Amino acid sequence: MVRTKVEIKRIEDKAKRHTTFTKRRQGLFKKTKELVKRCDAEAAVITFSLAGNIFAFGHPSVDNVVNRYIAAMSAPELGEVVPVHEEAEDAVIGTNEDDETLGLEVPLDDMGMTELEELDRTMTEMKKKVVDKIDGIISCSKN
Amino acid sequence: MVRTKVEIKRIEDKAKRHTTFTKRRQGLFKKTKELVKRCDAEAAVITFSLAGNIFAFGHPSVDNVVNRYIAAMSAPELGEVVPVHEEAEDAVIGTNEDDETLGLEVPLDDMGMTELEELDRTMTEMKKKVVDKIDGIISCSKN
DNA sequence: AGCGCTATCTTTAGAGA
DNA sequence: CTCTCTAAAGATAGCGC
Repeated sequence: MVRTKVEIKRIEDKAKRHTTFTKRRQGLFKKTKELVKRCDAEAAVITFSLAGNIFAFGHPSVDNVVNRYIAAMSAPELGEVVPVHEEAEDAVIGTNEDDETLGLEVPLDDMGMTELEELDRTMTEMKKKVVDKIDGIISCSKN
Repeated sequence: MVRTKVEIKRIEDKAKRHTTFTKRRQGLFKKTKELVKRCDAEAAVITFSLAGNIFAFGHPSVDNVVNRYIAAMSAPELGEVVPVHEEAEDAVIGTNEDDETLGLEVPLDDMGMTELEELDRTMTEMKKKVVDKIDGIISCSKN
């Protein structure tokens, strides 16, 4: 957006699109860092380029935020349907933090890495189905 | 950052901090939308305010991006250690897309919502442990 | 709490190296 | 591909309402 007011629409030229993607991704990460620093919040940004490359940034870590998000999404038993809006309506999660990581003991140490990976894929698939079920309840803007 | 160049550090005043959080979160979501539109990419932003409120935005959906992220992170069997950097070095995931959602059939339909939720919590906990193991391999900037 | 304003800082498209 | 430069568009802190 400079010399001419750029339209916010898909860039057709592949090279240009990638250049813009790189620039804007860096800007997005910077903004996220500033938000985290100035507001003492937790945040994560995950991006996939069309080429399939993954870029992520998060504080305290991407995984931490993602896990917290998943926990919040998949915890309707807390008695609170969590609305997630792009425009950010107030979504109180109640006592979610306490519940996030119970001292659940699963026989994880008895498994090797191969089994872990297989289990992980199974979990990912199931998680997807669970999330799909919940998807109908919460409203989540796509654009 | 206006009249005087603002320092990017924690805002001590609670009300001010929340105001800034709201404004910058909106800006972050806008930037994400523009990135998605202009570069035809997939992206998700997840933020937690100090109060514990969750705000998320994603295209095609937050869950879609999160699941793809988890799949990429927990799929070292693809033979590629995926570096995730805040400064976004090229991280090729190989043929990841194909592997993302296999036609895995788990007995999910036989379960009720209560069981689903319990299973979900168990999965979340295990996922955390798996991710922690992988955490030592990949480098993921925290700030 | 939220919205409008706006001076001033930041981001970035486009071009060049 | 990566880097720099630059001017125009965009974001936003501090206000007032």
